[in-house]
Amino acid sequence: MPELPEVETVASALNLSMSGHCFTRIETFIDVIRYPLELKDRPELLNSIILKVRRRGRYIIIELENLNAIIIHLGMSGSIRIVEASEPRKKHEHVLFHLDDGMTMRFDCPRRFGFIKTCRLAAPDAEPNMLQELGVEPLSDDFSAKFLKKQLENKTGKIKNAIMDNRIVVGVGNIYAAESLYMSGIRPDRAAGTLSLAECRKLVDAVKIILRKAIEAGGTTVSDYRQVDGSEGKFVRQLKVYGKDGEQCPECGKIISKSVIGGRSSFFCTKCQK
DNA sequence: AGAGATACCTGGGAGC
DNA sequence: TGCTCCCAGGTATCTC
Repeated sequence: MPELPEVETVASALNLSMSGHCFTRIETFIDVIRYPLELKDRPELLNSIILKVRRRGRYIIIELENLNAIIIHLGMSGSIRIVEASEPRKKHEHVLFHLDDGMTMRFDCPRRFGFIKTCRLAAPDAEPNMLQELGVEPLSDDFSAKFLKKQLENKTGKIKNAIMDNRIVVGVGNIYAAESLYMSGIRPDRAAGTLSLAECRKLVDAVKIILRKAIEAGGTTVSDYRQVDGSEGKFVRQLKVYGKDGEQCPECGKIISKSVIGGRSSFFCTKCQK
């Protein structure tokens, strides 16, 4: 399932293969994914050079020279492939973006949790309006212990929900939240406001370490996620607690617990995490 | 206002 | 084997 490392992997691969090219035709095979697709009769999206493909949070931004942008979210099961136009369309490839070099960028989304939107950019490299509410990038210096402590002040909600809240910090999903909290020794159900500055530092460091490792491994393939070349992400082998309920904690041997927090399964060690 | 619950969707796995 | 049921996930929207 695509979290930040997966989206990073996909966006940089798309940037490499599509920059300098342009879309010549967009074919849609469905009208609504999560939201209605707004890609029909949009000549402004065609024949304008693709300046770059970048990532913000879990959003992929395809920036065109004419300052139009296509924003793609992979949802939980979305993937993007670049293949020759002649290749037969797969069942869930809902949108085909034809490129001027005979290739197609294909948006595959079996569970239809993903979406594609378009917008105008105020300037090259500008933040799209719809993404301005997003929090800081976890791998940037903006995501610091001091920053996190400030954000968590007086919060009574659970810390796991807080670090998955993309208005605070983007790109930390259920898997990496579980792993980061385990690494930093903090229970996912702790009230966010009770974390000390030292604990915030441990958590911030853990998030950065986990995300960097996951990017190196090409993401985490639990079920659907694939890299642009179709291969699996290898971070799944490094998971310590996610999906490991009933197994022993790799540190202390205690059985890993599972509970539902914020409507999502959460995994933690009651001995190592306080 | 802040926090929690829920809808959205479908493939895959578990259980019978 | 084949059926049904439940679960996974991020985001928007609703309710309390």
